[in-house]
Amino acid sequence: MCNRLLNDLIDIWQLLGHSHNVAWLMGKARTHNGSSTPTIRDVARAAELSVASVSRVLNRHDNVHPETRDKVHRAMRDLGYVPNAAARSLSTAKANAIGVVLPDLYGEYFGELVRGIDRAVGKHGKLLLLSTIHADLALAASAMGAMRGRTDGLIVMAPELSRADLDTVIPAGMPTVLINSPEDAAHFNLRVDNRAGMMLMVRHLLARGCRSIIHLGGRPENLDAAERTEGFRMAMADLAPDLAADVLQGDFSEESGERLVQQLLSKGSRFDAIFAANDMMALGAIQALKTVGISVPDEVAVAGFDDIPLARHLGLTTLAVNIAATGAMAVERLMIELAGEAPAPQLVRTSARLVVRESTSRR
Amino acid sequence: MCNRLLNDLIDIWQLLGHSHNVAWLMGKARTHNGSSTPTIRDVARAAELSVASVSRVLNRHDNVHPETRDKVHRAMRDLGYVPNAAARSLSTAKANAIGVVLPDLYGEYFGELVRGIDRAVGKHGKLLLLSTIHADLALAASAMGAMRGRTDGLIVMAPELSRADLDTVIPAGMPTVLINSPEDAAHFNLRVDNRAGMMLMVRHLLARGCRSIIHLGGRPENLDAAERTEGFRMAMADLAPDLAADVLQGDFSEESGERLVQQLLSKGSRFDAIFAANDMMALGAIQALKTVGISVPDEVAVAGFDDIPLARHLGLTTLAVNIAATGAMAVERLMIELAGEAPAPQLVRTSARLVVRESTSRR
DNA sequence: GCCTTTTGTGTAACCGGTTACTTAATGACC
DNA sequence: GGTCATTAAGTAACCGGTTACACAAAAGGC
Repeated sequence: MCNRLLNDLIDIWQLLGHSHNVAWLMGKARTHNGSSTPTIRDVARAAELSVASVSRVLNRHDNVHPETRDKVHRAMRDLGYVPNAAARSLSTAKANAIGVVLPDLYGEYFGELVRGIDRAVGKHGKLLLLSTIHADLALAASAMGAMRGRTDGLIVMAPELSRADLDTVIPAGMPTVLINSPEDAAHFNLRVDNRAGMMLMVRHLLARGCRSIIHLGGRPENLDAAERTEGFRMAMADLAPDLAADVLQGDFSEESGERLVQQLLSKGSRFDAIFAANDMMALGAIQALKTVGISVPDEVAVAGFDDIPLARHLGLTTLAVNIAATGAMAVERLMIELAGEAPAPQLVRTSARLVVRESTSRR
Repeated sequence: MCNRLLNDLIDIWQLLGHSHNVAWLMGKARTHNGSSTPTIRDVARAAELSVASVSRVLNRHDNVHPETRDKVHRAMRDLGYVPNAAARSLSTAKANAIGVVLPDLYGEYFGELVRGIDRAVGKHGKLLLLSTIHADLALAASAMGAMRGRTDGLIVMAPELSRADLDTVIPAGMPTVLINSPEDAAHFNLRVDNRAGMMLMVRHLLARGCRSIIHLGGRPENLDAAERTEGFRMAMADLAPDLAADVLQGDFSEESGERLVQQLLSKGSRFDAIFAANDMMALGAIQALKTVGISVPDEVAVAGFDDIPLARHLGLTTLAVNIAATGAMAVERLMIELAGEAPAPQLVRTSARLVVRESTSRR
């Protein structure tokens, strides 16, 4: 009846050309009938209470009469009311979600990291906003900008951005934790201790008797790739200064590992170990060796970096990073910052553990 | 100067005890100075324009004078302005993000699905809100409720929820696409054609000469697991009615596959093929067989389902589902629904492709 | 019984954008 | 020169919550 009245009024005004009033009234009419999703005001009306009381029930304030609480609950159930998160975020300036920005990662790394972050975020009762960036600065900026208002904090993994770019791209005042990104005085940064890891593996390969080790590196723009290559050179210089430290450049993809080894073989190079900068390239290398009938590990030892799930199944010797745990750790640190207890930002290195499997076992 | 005035006023009012006015004024003062993140009104003030003009520039309307546009851009840059997504969502009723709700999946399935969805969502310039559920109905409801106002649509994968529960849990009026979930008249549903897949594999195993095939099933509450087990029984009844169709129940985990085969072996059962309901269990089975020195495929053929990346590396015969593509397809369908062109909801079955590898190659 | 707390509820001003409608200014045309 | 169309910019009312403050009623203290 109320709506009928309103609609008549709308018709009249429409005839008179008062389109502004019409739009306004139609908005009112809409919230009155059930066609649109109900708002807190609809609940208040149904429960014959004010919006303040409904809001207090929603937020579990304790100064609400039990009877009132029941009335509100009944009204919410009847209307199928679900609060609007955008409105809530706007008025409280809290989004109850955290944003994750990372590159479209190779292989299983992506899934493992997202899984680790997601679990930790869920444990804190928050949602996860995911955005992948593709090495484009402008896109990275817009991705992080899009998080403004929807997230309370950010976890950023940008191994291919420069330190300066990172600074311009992270919105000012947004609590942010970095993973495997350039060092930055303003933010906590979680990095793998690549150099120490490389040292461990080189020592292992030398101990196993390898004399000509070839390192398959990632693209030098990638921070971890660069550190690993440098770590390889340092380790070789330290532990076996008389041996050559050969480095070839790939791009972390399985295909590049396979291609590089094929090239080596076709050139007739001699080598007894391949140490790739990540597991995917190591798997590619094994593939190439197997194809031409070279035995791993008897003729050539192969090692990787990361310890993705595949590595265990394929018996690949590698450096274990525990990717999921890294993600979870970043979340925990971010939560601390959000709680206001902000210890000085710092660079934390997580150590890589040497995992010896068949691909480098002694003959 | 303006702020100085305001602050004096605040002091006076504070003395007088008008705390309400003080709070209000302090809010005003805050937006005037640079301590807080700038709003559109700050930009308007800096550019000496109205908020409407700033908004028009932001949204690339064409009825803005070029000079005005420049002034706004300059002011935004100077202030480091980033629009607040919550406010924008609230007033436009568009969130420019889509929500994904899925269980904490086994193995690589999770990562692949998220990757596929994320890529497709990014292609449409939207963000991805991720929430994992853990078979708890109330939590599932709250997870989906939390999406209200933050997302324009939902992609839900709930293979362990009943049809009725699903209906109560999906917020009314929210465009939703289902993946591997119970059938539901109201929503588009993307499912794997499990039965046809099982038929393909059983035919392959029989053709290879297997005579006693054992199926390792998942938990029957899981929709796909149930269909696969049923499909196995049907295929066996169809293609080899004289042979036994043995079924053991696992839970999709690698460990359960290993355990089931160990039990079989310790009981002294005879069999020449293991057909697991997913790849992870198949890998567990291979592990168990290898440990006791049974050759795969010479003595026992092993097959799985899903074709996770691991399967290719380990030479596991399986049924390829293309998980990432499924996720992308769900996104595309959701986009169509969001564009308003809403074809009738329907159940679409994606077929599984038989991929024969070493684990079932002829001896 | 009167005054002071306590408790519960309502009112209305925010949060930071968008946009319908209005108005001012400029140009076009007779 | 006056009228009408066009363009550019401004005003203010929304979106749907939260919450400070006001206020009424009930409870407690003397």
